[in-house]
Amino acid sequence: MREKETRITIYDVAEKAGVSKSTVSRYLGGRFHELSPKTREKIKRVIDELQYRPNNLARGLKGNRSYLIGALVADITNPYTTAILRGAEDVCKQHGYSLLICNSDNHPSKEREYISMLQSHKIDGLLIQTTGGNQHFLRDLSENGRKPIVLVDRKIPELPFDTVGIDNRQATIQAVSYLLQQNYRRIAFFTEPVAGVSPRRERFAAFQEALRMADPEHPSLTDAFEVDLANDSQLDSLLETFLTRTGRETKAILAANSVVALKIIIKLKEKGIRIPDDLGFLSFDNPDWAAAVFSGISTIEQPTYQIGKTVAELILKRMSDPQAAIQTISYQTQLIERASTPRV
Amino acid sequence: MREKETRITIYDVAEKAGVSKSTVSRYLGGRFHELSPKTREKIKRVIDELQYRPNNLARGLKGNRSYLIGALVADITNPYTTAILRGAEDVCKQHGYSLLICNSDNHPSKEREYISMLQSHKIDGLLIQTTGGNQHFLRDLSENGRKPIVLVDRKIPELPFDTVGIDNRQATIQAVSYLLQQNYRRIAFFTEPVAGVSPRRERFAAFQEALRMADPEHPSLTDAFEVDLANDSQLDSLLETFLTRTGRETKAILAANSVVALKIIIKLKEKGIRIPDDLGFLSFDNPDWAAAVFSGISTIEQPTYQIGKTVAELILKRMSDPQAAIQTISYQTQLIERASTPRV
DNA sequence: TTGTAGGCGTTATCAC
DNA sequence: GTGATAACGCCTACAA
Repeated sequence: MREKETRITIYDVAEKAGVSKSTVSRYLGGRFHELSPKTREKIKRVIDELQYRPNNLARGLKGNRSYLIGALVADITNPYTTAILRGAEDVCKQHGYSLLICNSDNHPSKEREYISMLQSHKIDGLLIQTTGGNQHFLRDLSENGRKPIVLVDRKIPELPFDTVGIDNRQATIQAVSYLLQQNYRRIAFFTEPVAGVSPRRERFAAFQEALRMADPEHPSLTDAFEVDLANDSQLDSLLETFLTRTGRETKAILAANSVVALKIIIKLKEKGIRIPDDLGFLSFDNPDWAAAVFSGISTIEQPTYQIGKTVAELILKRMSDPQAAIQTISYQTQLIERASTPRV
Repeated sequence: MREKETRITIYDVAEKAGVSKSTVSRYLGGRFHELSPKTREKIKRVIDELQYRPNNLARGLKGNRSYLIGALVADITNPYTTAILRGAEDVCKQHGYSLLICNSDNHPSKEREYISMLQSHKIDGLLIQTTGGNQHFLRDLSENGRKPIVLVDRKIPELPFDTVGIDNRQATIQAVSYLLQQNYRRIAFFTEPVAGVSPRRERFAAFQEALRMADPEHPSLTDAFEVDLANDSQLDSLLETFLTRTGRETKAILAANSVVALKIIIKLKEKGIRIPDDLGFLSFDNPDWAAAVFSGISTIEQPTYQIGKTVAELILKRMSDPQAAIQTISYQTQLIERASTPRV
């Protein structure tokens, strides 16, 4: 017994305005110079009255475009990620696009499922922080689907895609040099499992490189740890290892991202270890809690919002010019000094 | 000189499998019992070979559905929000839906623009944490568009929509009672501007109600403050007001959400005010930094992930049964005691 | 069990 | 400047 559904179509507008669908379509397409002022005015009025909204599905079917941009990220719950999405969204909105956001959860299989789903939706472009496990599918989407793909944060050199992120090597070297310069003798690097994730790999390698630059046999060359964040006791024992191993030497921890940093900090609190009295601390990313923990945690800030904007801009640009040269944009990071890394 | 685009359609599958489009369509629709095992097998093979993905736009155009669910939130950058989205996404994915996420930024005008955009995309349902300023448009979307709308977090009693959130009155009363019981004489309540936002309004009112329950003339009845987070000096002076006004009485702050809480905490750090030595502290939400600040901040936890799941489930349910009775689901909160609220 | 013939709401290509 | 008409890819009667 449900009422009839009222869908207003271009036809309704045409009829009420006393013109043909084509004419209305011209209006919708913004081709005003092809219309007489009179009809243009009339159509405008009718659209308002009827509250008509063009159907994107129909538009997309015809033009093979959806006005949708996919955003496939590892974890929407990570503040780093949301800042990027915010930037991307603002740009997209300005250009009439919406964002289809999906979480791969760092699982290649989930990522693959979503790629497939996004393909079904005929997304016009894809922003992806990839697990690295679906190169074949991405290549296919790009080549056969002819959809612009832009990688954020994580690179895949073999793939011919625009990429936006930071210079992880440089940022890490800057971080380590800074800690060294602040006179910390031992430095531990904590990261999530490096696996195939490029920023992690690059930061890990650069950590050792920076140490070697200072001293080819630097004792902390063995102080790089990969932690599984789901495994609480592992982090505990790794931390313990570092602390006992280094005895009374001056020491600091460099966390590869803010999630790792927070886990470690909570553990330190539990253990009664104080920052910076007992231990220096520096973290990648610049989460908003950094100023609130201990007397402030020093961080390496990425221009996340800007990164998101740039990604979206690259997608849009490549949509209009598929042949444009492929580029990798690396933003500079900024070291924000707070109380966690005093000179010792 | 671009290569021809390869779009694989149902027609290609049909041809290669030696059957008609309808037959393939039946396969896609999962109506296997209408197919002979042989053709079924053949179609399956061809689909795999061709890597065929049905076009959602075409599907949607015919069936007037998009397999898209809109999520219109105030701020995707807020951890409370992302936890909810995460829950909603997981449910949606399971049922073949994707999430179109948009930020209203708490601006009714932006919200309206997005509602319109989402309508164009023919979303099959809407999850909304509303600014409260677009009742007319929402009603229209619901009535004429016949799309299920579920409100999260923020209620609008006048609108006939399912709603999911917490019992703000009860949670606030519990919070205040707890602080009173811990022997704090003065309690300040800090919230973002109440305006038309229901949880803020409810918490604000319940704060005073709880105080009155304890003492009809409780001195803190005037200690409820609305702060504009963009205005740093305002927060500063409000804080100062409270601290001087209360002199040496025992006191605590109740923050209406984690964003306000963090701002206040950073201010306190700047001022050298310690928690809990100088001041007790309790916050709504349970951000992951709560355990890392001072010796831990007590919080009122909402089951955010569960809330998100429930919202999505309600949307799906109402899609299949539009006549189902409208319900409001209020989850219970949990008070998590940490070191910031000792008995004084 | 399978095939044929529309039609969903748009845009693009012709005419007029 | 405007109006028919044919797609776009899929689904759903209705036939066979």
